[in-house]
Amino acid sequence: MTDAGKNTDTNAAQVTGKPTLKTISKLSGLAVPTVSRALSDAPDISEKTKKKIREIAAEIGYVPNRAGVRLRTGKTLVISLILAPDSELMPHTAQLIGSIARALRETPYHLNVTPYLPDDDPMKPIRQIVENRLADAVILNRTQADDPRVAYLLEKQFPFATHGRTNMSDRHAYFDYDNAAFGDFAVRHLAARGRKCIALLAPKQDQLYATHMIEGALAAATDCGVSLTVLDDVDSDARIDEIRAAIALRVKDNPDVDALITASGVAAMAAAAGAKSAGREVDIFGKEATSILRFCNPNILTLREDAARAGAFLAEAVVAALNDPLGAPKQGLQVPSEADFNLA
Amino acid sequence: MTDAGKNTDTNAAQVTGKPTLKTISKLSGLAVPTVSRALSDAPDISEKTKKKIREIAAEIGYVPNRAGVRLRTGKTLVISLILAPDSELMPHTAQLIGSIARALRETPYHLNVTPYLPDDDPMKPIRQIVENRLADAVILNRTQADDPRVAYLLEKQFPFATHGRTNMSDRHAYFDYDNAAFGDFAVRHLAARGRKCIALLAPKQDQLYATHMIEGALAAATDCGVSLTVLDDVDSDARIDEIRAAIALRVKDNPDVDALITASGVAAMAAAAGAKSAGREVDIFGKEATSILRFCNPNILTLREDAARAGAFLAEAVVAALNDPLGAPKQGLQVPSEADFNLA
DNA sequence: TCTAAAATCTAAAACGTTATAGATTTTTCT
DNA sequence: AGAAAAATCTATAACGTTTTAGATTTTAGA
Repeated sequence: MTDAGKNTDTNAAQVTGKPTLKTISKLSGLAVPTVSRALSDAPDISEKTKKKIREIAAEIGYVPNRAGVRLRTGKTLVISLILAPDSELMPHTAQLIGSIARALRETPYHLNVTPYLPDDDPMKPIRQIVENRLADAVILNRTQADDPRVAYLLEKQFPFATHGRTNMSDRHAYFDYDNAAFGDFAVRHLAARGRKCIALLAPKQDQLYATHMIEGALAAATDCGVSLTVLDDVDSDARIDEIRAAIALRVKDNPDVDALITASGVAAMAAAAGAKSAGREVDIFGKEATSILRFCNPNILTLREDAARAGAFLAEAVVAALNDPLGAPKQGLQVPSEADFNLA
Repeated sequence: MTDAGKNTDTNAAQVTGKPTLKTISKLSGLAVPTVSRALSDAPDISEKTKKKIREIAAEIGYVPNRAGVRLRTGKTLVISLILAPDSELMPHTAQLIGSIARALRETPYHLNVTPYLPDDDPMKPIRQIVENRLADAVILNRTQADDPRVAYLLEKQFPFATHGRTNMSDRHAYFDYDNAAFGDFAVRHLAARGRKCIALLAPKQDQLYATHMIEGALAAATDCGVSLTVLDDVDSDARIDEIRAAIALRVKDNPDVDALITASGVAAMAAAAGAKSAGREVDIFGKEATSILRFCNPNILTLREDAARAGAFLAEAVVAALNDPLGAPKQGLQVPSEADFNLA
């Protein structure tokens, strides 16, 4: 084997600084492109060479320079999570962040969090990312049925995944909680506890998750022979005190109501306080990300929504979309299980 | 002015794709480096030229390609927030994330969140970032008095800022809550309510924030003529149920205790539940990031800790450190005010 | 054994930016 | 007016990577 040492004069000379392809090139006596192609497992490099180069790379701890890759390929190796404005739902969001970043550890991608102000145009960060190529893909956090961001991303053919379904769900990757199953579960459980007149708290805005929840709850109510009222004029994004006041009013208006179902832990807290301030004794059934709320108000029945699972799934889905842009988008649903249930 | 049109043949031809320095060069008839230097306000470019180039840049919406900058300068334009393992303190963390990212909007930097698993070596993400230059600076979230990460960053001379002081605080940028003032405030308020025997819940580990809290509380207790016991054997990072059980025990052991001070909202919840389960009626004074905890347990006295302010400060501090590596590190303290106080 | 094909490698160029040194023009001074 | 100094601009190179086309070597075919 006399193919070594014909590159530069001072062969395998100074190996200072961060190792690059050039470093490996000198060390191996092979040209830089050869090294590059070997490391990316190209078909026109012999197995012997590949092995040798991989060994050297491992030994000197070579890691590709992201700027170089990015400049050449246009890929940023960044996935951006677009955050809805701060809210009391943040524990949920925090779980999401952690689990996405964790899942991306196994991939070449990094997580980049892009929040936007409540008074900002929700489209702004998205447009910035797409136009200036700040990321290779995005993950949207709280999508609406008819989300303009989703429409934009679909039009631009920019890879993305959403947390929550939309009207365009068949065309994009998503992970969603099975709110129909949640509604079903909650109603059946409350009925089994002897409740007869259940109210369901739905947001004023036309949200898909609410539609699903109502769907499941209604079917179960019919099946169990209990009554179900949908209270659909409470702004669930309002401050917690306002939600409480609104609920106190609704409960007063509906004297027969003996149980309340809410979609979020915050709403559940507000509902409990609202019912109490109305002097009524009703069961509350809510959904929560952490167990704090239930800890501080043990009278609330809860199903735990595992945001960590959502994050892991979304990370995988978005990476899959990047690896195979033409493949079918990954779609997942978290079905509530008995194990997630916290008995009052 | 005949200095235009002497560059390439088809002057100002196709302006397709993302605009680059080359685009502006063609449009202006000036060389690429001239354009670059003009935009960075170099002294050897005439005002007239600068104006012209700036106008063209604005018109075609030029934004520098990050990969190019990064490759050339070695700057990543990324600031990384290292996240402590998920915990029930996450609402606080979430506020931090949002406010940092928001503050960085005004700068060329972007926020990048790097969490690490509970079973991970806390040094790992830091080392990765420093060695592979994944960011230009980092922000550490929950520093300990003798934090090895801080020591490492100081040694490597890598720019950073911390949320919480350390033993090396004089040498780095930080933002901290004034826990001495918090201890003082809490004791005085409880004393004014007629409490005589106050217990302070401190973590088992040697944490600076606890030291400060105890300091402030002790001085105030002496001043007010009330007694203060430090319960320093509760693991404040434990699960909330364990904290509750531990507190129930401590309260039983100290029958005179009529008030409890805790550092976090979670601990306050646990303390309230623990005291209740011990059949005791004590005032609880805690600190919290959101208002949820106090909402669901109105019997807890709280001071609001504004993580948003911390985030904004840390972002500024770290950018200042990047702009002037030799300048004095920015250091800030949030002093609790009456406005942050939630009356029970 | 000679040629064609296959296998394996390399040279050159490019992505967009900025630092360095040098070139050109304009101004200033005597 | 001529030379020196200052002001303003440009050419070249480099950061680290990958793609393209072409060069070289090896193998296969007859």
